Order: sequence, then structure tokens, then C-alpha cells
Amino acid sequence: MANIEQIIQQISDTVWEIPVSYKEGMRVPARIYATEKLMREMDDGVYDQVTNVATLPGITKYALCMPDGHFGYGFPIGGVAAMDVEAGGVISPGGIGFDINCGMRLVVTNLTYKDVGAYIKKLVDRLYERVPAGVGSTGFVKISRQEFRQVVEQGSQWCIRNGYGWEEDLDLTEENGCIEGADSSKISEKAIDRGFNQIGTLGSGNHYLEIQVARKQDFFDPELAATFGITQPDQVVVMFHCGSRGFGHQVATDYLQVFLKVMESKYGIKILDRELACAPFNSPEGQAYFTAMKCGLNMSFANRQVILHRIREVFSEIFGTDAQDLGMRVVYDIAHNTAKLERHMVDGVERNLLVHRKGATRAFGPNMADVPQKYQTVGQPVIIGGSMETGSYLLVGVSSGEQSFFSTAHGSGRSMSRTKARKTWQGEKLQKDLENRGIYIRSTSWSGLAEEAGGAYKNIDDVIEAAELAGISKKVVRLSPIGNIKG
DNA sequence: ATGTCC
Repeated sequence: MANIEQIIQQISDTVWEIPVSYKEGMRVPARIYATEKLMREMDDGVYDQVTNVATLPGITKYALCMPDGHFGYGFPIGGVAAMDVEAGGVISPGGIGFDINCGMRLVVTNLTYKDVGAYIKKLVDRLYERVPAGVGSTGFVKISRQEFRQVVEQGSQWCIRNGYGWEEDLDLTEENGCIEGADSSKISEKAIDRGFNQIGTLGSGNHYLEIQVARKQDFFDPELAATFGITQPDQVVVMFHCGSRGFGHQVATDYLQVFLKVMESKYGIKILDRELACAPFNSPEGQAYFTAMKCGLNMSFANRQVILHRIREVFSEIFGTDAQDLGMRVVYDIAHNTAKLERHMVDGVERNLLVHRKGATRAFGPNMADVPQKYQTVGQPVIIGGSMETGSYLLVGVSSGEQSFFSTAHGSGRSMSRTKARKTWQGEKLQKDLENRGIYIRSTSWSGLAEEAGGAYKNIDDVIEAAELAGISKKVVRLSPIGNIKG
């Protein structure tokens, strides 16, 4: 294995390639999307992991890493890998993440900072009371384990039927909030046990709920922003980031064990890192995991749907009018930890690919199937959550995204370990500093807050710049935090 | 990410 700096090739301002000669077993080159600055800061683990991914059976074109990439479990966070399922392609939990359907939802209001500023503490405090956060938190939706099996099969559609949201929310959720083919018979009792009381909860780590403002100077494409519902300067929006909680975690754990048992003995697959455990997509084990994983997707859509219901209730209480009057419409809800069967052109031929996106956001361009009717001609909204101190972005998918299987970044991407961040910042002081800078934060854990300090992340503007220059997504509007609830 | 080690 040669020295990485000597072998890495710069393809363009934002694309870097590690050829198959780098490591024995690589089936395709690895490509990293980043500016020169981001490359200098890139976690060395990314090169090792993305080239390991390049050895997996069925991988097509490239093993990819997005500009916010960093070291993860098996795959880098920011990893994208498309497996040809008709050519022995595998499915790998490490390419999806433990938190199945970790994702983002963005909601607009017709309020501006002028309306909200004076109420920000009250709003954040009330949201903190009503949206359970932190490790092991449980929700207010009291259902049986049997009913929970319906939730994981029906996703957000279960929520709407039970009064947690509006019919139109479904049109603005990926897969209409319910992915087809989820079957809870593939789910362990243990996963059900961990999940049945966690609907409507935020979780911990980098999961959060944020009140944000679209500042006048941060509209990059005002017309597109308006199409997505952000029509005026200083408009207030709510963005939140969470996943499938203990449920998804247990699904991933269960199937990693299954895959480790059969991978080599039954399928003859040898991998460089046991965290890349996988099975052929077209195998009983691969199909069982795919089906179970879909239950995780649905749990997460339902989770975010119930959280939205609570957010609408709180705004409605504080501003004394119902959420319809406050214009609290969903812009979009999109996963960034998932694997989906999609058809993509590969060297002029349309192929059936299982696209793993792990800390990477699907970014479908204009006129593609699965983009909501409302946005068909402009492309899919892409929601990128930055750190609590800096800001977040609403982007849109573009036609040139074909190069990355229509995938882009998902966030800032950590640049410092949680351990080091805890030593560098003090949660309580950070909270006060941020309050002085106009960002009011509530958190369940001071140490957890320190781990999420803005300085522990890459610069979000750099990440977005790289994604835009590379032509894998386009800026619409930047969103700045004024209030935040952290797990 | 995660009942942050059954």
C-alpha cells in the first residue's frame, strides 16, 4: 500500500480520486468531493474506509465520499456506494448507519424574527418540555407493541390516521412517509421493545430541533426559496434532525450479527474490516435486512411526523392561533442514512442499483420520479443541518448530480472527536456564550452540548461551497439559528 | 447514533 498523498489524484477543483492500484481488492476507484481546504482537514480514516468500501462486491463506478466526510463505522460518514444488485451487489448495514433514517425535516412559518424574537425563550423552553430529548427518552404516544408493528409498517401514514399531522405532510415527505415493503415479521422482539415507546422523541448526540431565521443576505435563489415556502427576509423556520432511536439501532445490531455468520461461510465474501459486514442483496439474509431496514425508515418518518405535531401545538399555544394560520407547512423530510433501490445510468446503460447513503443526502434533480409534484420542475429540496452555532442550508438537487448517484452532503461533518470536544469546551459556558450571541439553547446534557460545539465541526459554508462547485447540489437559502433544543 | 458495555 503506497503513501496516500503520493497516490491521490486531483480530478478537478472539488474531486479527488484514489485509483484501484492503491489497495488490493479495490474493484473501483474511490472519489472524494472536497475543496483543497477541506482535503487538508480530511480525517485520514476517510481514505482507508472509502477504499475499503471500494472492495465490496457489486460496487459500481466509484466508492464516494461527500465533502462533510469523516470516520465512521465501516463506511465513512458521508459515504455513498451504489451496488449493482444483478451483479452480486451487497447490502451492508455499515453503509446505512446504526441510526436508520437519521434525517431532516424543515417546516416554515409565516412569522418573522420581529414576531418571534421576544418569545424565543418561551418557545424553546416549551418545546424542550414537549419534545422529549436525551438518551433513553420516551414519548407521549402510548401504544402497544402490536400497534408499534403497524407504525413501522405504515410510517407517517399511521400518524396522519391517528391525528398527528396533516394529509399534505405526506406529499412532502420522502416516500410519502411510508416506504413500500416494510414487514415487521423481520423485526426482533428486542427491537420492538426498544422502540415502541420512543415515537416523538429527539434522541441525543447531534440530534436537535432548531428555530432558524432566513436573513435577507442569505437568499441565494429567492425564486426557488419561495417555491419551497421561504418568501420573506427574516422568516422563521423550524428544522429538526433525528432518526429511528433505539429501534433502528437494534435492527442494525441484529442483522450485523446475521451477516457476520453467513458472509464468508455461505457467500464466500471476504472483507477488509468486519464493520463492513454484508450479504448479497439477492439472498435471504440480504432481503430480510432490507425489509427490516424499511421498518426503521418508517419508524423514523413517524418519529419526525409526531415531533412536527408537537411543534405545531407549541407554536399554536404561544402565538394563540392554530398552526394552519401560522403557515406551518412542511418543506420536505429527507433521510441521510438509508439504502434505496434506484435506477441510474452507468456508462450509457440503465442499471438497478442499491444506493447506500450514509451521512449523505439524496439530491434528485428536476423532472425525476419521486420528487414531490409541487417541486417536479425545480428539483428536490435538500436539507443540510449545520452546527448549532453557525447555520444550516436549504439546497436543491441538480441534473449534474448524476455523477454522485444524485447524492450530496448531509451536514457540517465532525472535524474533532467527541472526547477532544469535551476537553476543549464546557457546556454550561458554551450555552451562556451562545445566548449572548442570540442563540438560546436547552440541552439534556452539558457534556453533550460541548461535544456539539461549532468548532468541533467543519465550516458549513466550506462544505456547501464544495457541493455546489462540484455540481451535486445548488444553494437556495442559508438558515441561521436563534433557538435550539439538543439531546 | 445507542437503555453510550448484557
